Amino acid sequence: MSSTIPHIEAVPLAEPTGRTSPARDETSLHEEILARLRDYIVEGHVADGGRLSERQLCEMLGVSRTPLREALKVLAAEGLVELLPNRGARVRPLSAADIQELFDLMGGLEGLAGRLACEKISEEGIEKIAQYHHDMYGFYMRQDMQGYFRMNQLIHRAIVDAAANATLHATYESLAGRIRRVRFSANFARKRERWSEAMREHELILDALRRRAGSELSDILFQHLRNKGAAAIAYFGEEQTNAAPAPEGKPARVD
Amino acid sequence: MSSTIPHIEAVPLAEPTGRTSPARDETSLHEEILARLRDYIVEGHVADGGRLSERQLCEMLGVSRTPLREALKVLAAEGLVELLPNRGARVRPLSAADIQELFDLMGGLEGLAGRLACEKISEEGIEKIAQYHHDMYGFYMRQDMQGYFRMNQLIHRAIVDAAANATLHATYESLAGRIRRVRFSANFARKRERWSEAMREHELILDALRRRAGSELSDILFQHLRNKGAAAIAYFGEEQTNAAPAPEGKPARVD
DNA sequence: AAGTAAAAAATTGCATGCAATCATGGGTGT
DNA sequence: ACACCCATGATTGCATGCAATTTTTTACTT
Repeated sequence: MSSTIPHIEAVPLAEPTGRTSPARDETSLHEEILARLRDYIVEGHVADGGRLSERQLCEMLGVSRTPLREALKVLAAEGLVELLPNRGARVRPLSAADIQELFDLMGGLEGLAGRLACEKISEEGIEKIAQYHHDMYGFYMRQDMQGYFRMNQLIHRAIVDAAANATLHATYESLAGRIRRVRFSANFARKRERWSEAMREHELILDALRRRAGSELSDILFQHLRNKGAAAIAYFGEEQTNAAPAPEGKPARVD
Repeated sequence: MSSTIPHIEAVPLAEPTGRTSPARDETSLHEEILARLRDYIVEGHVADGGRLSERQLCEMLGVSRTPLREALKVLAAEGLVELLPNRGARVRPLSAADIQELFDLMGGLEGLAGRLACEKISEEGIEKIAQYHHDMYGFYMRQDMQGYFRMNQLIHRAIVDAAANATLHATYESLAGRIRRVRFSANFARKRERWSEAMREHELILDALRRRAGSELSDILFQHLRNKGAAAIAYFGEEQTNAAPAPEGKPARVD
């Protein structure tokens, strides 16, 4: 039962003795632990509500308990981890309601990003997104979900980047990580109609962006995320009931 | 020069020996340290960029360095504190650009809150906000800024609460704390016209809420926050240049 | 006297230690 | 057999210790 942490190799972050290596240290040890732990959790290597033993994680990362615990507190504050008093850390389980909240919030943030992007983006920026959109449409026509998802993500990130607001960006990324932990196999295989609907929404997004209609784009993006969330929740419900013991496949994400 | 931490008394959080007090402990020590440190910083007791010495804070809170450092890392992740490698913690300074970003983001979140509130708020909830609004108008007529600000805050919080989204609420509060640290004396004393403009905006807010016009309310709230931010930045600029050495008065907040 | 170099003091970063708490298993009683 | 209780081991929470810095002080040179 101690095999809950398979996927990450045990390369120590710090030299066996002394402090952080003097030469090759780009980022602080704290940042490094934080990043690796966050990845470890976001990648979904631990089940929902799964225990995060300090000793195990220490061995995995090759550090002592003090910096590890600091990282856990940060992740708990971020909402990825749950800290039970005297009973250790667990991966914070996400209920359907939590997921709905997260999608709504992401919708608000993307809506804001779209609004700001309309004010700030350059014509070249718009053309780049138009190019992504065009490529995405190609994947859609060829029914290539992998490619579609990749371009889709590029578009959404480009909009958030174009908002040119670092605080928004950081908040967005944090929430995205929390959601990403739940892999929705709700790809479009079974929901062909949602796929075409999403594609139509993206037409509206590009159109509003081209017209720099911020308020309108904000509405569209919010609704787009909400629909995405609804599809995710629908699948999530199915998955919960079907309850495949270890859904370890490589499921795509919703939209 | 060691008198940078005046305003908080040195009541230890933990008993001199052993762990947390067994009887009266409601929240964990970590939460307690976090809350007190956050307050300490948000209340503005330390200057922008001011040093946060571990030893001083330990004495102030009556805990050892380990839990204190955990709290500092969390606050750093929240953006309230800046951690310089080997050089300790400082209060993260806010540039005018940072403030603008924060207000834009708050605008996005309040806009989202308004949109969600339109879907979820009860008629009684609307009437309560209408009551606040009415009271606020009274204070406005009597030129009572204190009272006006109080009601104003109640309204904004009520909208966020009505959105009934805990994740949104937490994100909002965190950002609000970061902004609150900067006390804008930009009360309406010198900007009478902004005051009346803000009052008009609030009329629109209440009206849109009553009609449950979510998208419209979202726009209005975003613009309201943006105007608020512009006023704050305008004052912030003045203050920066005037540079009163220790603006220790009890300035009100903008809008 | 101003600037620089070296030494001393203070501070940070992490590992370890110890008490308190939680988890587990075996035994007893009904 | 089932429930309850206590002993044992594992784990968490915090304090402390020590090496690697940084900062301050002191001494010295030009």
